[in-house]
Amino acid sequence: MTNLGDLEIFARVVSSGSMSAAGRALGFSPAVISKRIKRLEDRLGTRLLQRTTRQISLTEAGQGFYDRVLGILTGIEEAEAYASGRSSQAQGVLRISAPTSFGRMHIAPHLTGFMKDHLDLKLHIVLTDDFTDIVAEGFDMAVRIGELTDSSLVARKLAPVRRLLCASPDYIARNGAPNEIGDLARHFCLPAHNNDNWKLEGPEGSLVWHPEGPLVTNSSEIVRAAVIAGAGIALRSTWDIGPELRSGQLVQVLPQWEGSKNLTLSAVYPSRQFLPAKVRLFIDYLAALYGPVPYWEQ
Amino acid sequence: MTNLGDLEIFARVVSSGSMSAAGRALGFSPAVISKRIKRLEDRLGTRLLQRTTRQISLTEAGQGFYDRVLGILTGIEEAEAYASGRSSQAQGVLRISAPTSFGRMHIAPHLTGFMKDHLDLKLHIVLTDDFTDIVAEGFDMAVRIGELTDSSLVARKLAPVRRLLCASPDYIARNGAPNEIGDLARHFCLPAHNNDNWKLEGPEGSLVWHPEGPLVTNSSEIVRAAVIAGAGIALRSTWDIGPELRSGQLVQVLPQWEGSKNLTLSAVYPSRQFLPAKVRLFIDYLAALYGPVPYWEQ
DNA sequence: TTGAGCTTTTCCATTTCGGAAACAATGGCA
DNA sequence: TGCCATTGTTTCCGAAATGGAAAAGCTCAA
Repeated sequence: MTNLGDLEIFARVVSSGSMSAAGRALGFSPAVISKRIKRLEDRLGTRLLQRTTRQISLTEAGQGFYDRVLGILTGIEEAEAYASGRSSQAQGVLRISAPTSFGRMHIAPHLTGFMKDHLDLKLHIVLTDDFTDIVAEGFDMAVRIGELTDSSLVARKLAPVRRLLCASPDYIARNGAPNEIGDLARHFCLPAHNNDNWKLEGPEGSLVWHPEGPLVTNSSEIVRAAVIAGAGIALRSTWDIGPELRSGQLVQVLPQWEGSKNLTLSAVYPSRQFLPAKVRLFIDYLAALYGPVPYWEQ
Repeated sequence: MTNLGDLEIFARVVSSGSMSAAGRALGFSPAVISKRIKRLEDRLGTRLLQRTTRQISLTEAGQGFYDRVLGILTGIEEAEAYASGRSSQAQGVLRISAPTSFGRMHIAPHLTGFMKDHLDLKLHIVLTDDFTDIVAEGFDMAVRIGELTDSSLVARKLAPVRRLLCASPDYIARNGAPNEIGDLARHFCLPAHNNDNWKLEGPEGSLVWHPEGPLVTNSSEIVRAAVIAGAGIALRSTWDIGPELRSGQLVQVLPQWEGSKNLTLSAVYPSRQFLPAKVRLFIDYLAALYGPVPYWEQ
């Protein structure tokens, strides 16, 4: 019969990329790790890890097995938390992946509020703009901005995402404001990294504009700084430049045009029959925080 | 760290209702079962089973834990089957719950066709008209006829369900055929057990008729036999009386009226990230068998 | 009241498990 | 190119766990 420890060890070996490292993390000698991986492979009749003495890689069977094992382990964690009566109470470690800018501006400031209600919970937050495979990377959930797709994940909408064209008053004073969409051709535009093309919706329907400008970067933080500094016109989300619009550091241009509306801010997590309390609570917290009309829209 | 054997033992104790029985089933002495249940409870800090020396019942925590453990165990089974390369091949035991009549008429005859393609698979089929909790009862899937509801289960539609009013020619000869819906009041009607009221849809909209007749039973098999024997008018599904309609043993009455159409034949299974191959294959088999227009409708 | 059948405890034999050490293999670095 | 630190594997041994038999305590039904 399968030993659960073998699965934990296997998962740790994969996530740490080495048997020795897994052994150190779990408090076992390398010998034990090696033996139990071998035993697991023998029982399954398959090689899970392709190993040289210096590095380890997953076989195809190993990859699929690993994805499943992660689900099983968190399932067990959740079942034990439930039975231990800590079901409605968050406990353990909550691993979250979130976009860098949004995470810094609209998650980080609210974390303390969540943590003080859940003292037994540790948060691991990774900010990245890569669309990581949350199940393979071992995340409990991710906050994402994008179109809702993704097969095996459940998405819960947190807020709509509005994107506006904007520039600094300074820039407008120097270059004038565009009156119609074609005027953009005579302006400095600041494309952001993963949407080189601007999908815009206006009174006359939708349109794709290819922005051209002096600055190309993969960092939306740099675009943000550049537009505030008066470098040109950018298409920015309201959550990103809401305060600047209110304070007058930025003004909207071509207000009849907005970014295409099929973007949403959502929380995604692996589909599971029983969602761990920590995940449910955190998503509820975010949803309540942003509400139907997020504070950055008001 | 949790021992997987403890979970298997716990699940078996619950499903068999006794520690001794679980021990016999798993090949352990009663002493071992007792010790490991105790260990599990100690680790969780909760009592899972309320026990007297003669019988065992689940505590609330135990019930929730049991539901989760079942998911975990089948998850492990699936993960191992995947890694063993038997992923696309059905293997193990497939436990199915199905309605009695439908199961006898439209599942049982086709089982051999499925089994000969999957020699490593054993089938456990339980026919019952109770809406059992498939996850708690340890079923992999169920075939159901009804309105699509149910929260945590995934339903896949297999076929629409049409229900017609019918009677034997013999009965019609003796009693005449009803011409309009109100005529039913002067006829013998045969209600079936779980739909005492007939929800009908006709040209003038829908209607609920309360059938009155000399025979009341909870067995749809008896209703079926009765209507064929000429005891009255019944509302039967086409999958039930299709052959009799074709052979002339039964004729449709009030053809402008049919049973309400929001009934479907569907396969339901617990929502899981990785569906076991055996379940997927069997559902595919049934779906292909019945097709968009089931053979009993043709 | 009795007895069958259940759970639990105790003690013992057996198996399994983990670690240290020795060994083999690889890749980085001088 | 050659050295060496690091890594995975194997072997052997002590320690811990597991499973079983027997006995005890209990409950329900006849």
